Amino acid sequence: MAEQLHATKVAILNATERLVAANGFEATSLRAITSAAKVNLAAVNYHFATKDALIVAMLTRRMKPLNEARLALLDQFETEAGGEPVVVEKILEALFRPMVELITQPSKGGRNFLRLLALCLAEPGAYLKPLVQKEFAEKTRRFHRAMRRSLPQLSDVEAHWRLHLASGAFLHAVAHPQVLELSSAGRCRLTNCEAVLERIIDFCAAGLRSPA
Amino acid sequence: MAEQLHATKVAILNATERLVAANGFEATSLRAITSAAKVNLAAVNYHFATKDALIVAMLTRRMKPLNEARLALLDQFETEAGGEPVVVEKILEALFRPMVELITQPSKGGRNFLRLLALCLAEPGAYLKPLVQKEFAEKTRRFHRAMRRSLPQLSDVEAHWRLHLASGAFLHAVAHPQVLELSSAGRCRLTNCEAVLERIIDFCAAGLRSPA
DNA sequence: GTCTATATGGGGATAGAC
DNA sequence: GTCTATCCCCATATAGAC
Repeated sequence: MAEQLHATKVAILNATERLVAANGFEATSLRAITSAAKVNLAAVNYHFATKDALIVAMLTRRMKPLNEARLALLDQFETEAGGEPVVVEKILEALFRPMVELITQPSKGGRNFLRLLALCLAEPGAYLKPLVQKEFAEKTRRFHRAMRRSLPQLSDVEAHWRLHLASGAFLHAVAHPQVLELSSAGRCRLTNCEAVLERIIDFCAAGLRSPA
Repeated sequence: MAEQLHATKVAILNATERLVAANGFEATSLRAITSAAKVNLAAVNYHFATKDALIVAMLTRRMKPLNEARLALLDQFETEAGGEPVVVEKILEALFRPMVELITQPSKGGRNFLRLLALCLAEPGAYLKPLVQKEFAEKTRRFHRAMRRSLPQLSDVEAHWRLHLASGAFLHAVAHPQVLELSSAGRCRLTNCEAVLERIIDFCAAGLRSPA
């Protein structure tokens, strides 16, 4: 962490995050990044060695705290529940709220990171796999276990599927609001985040509870 | 359509579809495409003028028949229902089944097209907007109307949101099965498409019916 | 650590023969 | 319609002065 205090590195990471979210991985050149960050072109290779390493650094910078926040929230809800299972709405809240809160905090990348996550999933490059395995393993395990305690009628496989479907509904909704805005002719917007979060949680909780 | 019978054009489109789904838009060079299609490099510019126009042609080739199939299925279900509203499970089936059937038909691009759709949504390039507006407008309108007839308690805005959430759950599940496969340690696979379709429809139908 | 200058390669697009 | 050869640009990465 200490090394990240270097102003040049932070400026590069911020510019990368903004530009890649806006234009995609390949379409974003190091020249565009260094120009936007007002640093020298060679600084990228000095601090991050290669473009790919820069991308990975940019992603992990946000991903680690995000997953820590999710797990902390789940811990809190589990403590509050005593020994009882946590209700599914709370499990979903622990999963989704830390991501929604990114939207309202430009200092943490705002909604850029949500776009980047969707891009990582869709883009077949090699960025995703190592990151998912390293950063998401613990998260997946913990939430899956909480789900099975809360909905014991679900099989192991069924619980995995439904968690995946809920994640998809959420990510699609928050990462691609412009699609909804277009198809609803502007009537649906991602402005009131708290209301949207509640709406998504209601939808997913009903799906998770659906009889098998 | 008649012009698409040219063997060269078809070979280029097929190779483009496969390679772009595997590597992304920018990462796929015209040289890689023409080499895989076993045609000359200049043939791309002769038949499609530019790389961007080639990408658009590749996407619309699949998108038009897909949306026609969805609307035809919805028509069929509406006819079968007489004047009554179509149940939500049937509406979702009309929306999802034509896409799932792509997976089992390599001649129609197999699961490549699903990956491309997810890529179009995530990639901030200019490919998406014109396509969504032109090809998806009629589809969105028709399915939204069917939904509101089937679930009259939903407001106009709520119906748009839930349709969007259902689409997200579906697309995430079928376009990124490898994520689920990883996080479930191989226990969840996208092999039995019929079972998966039913599972997704059950999840989404419960979400759509959830009380507001 | 930061800069300038440059090496090296690959990209899309085109000209013009056949 | 198809091919070869080539133009021209922009990318990443590095060498080496400061």
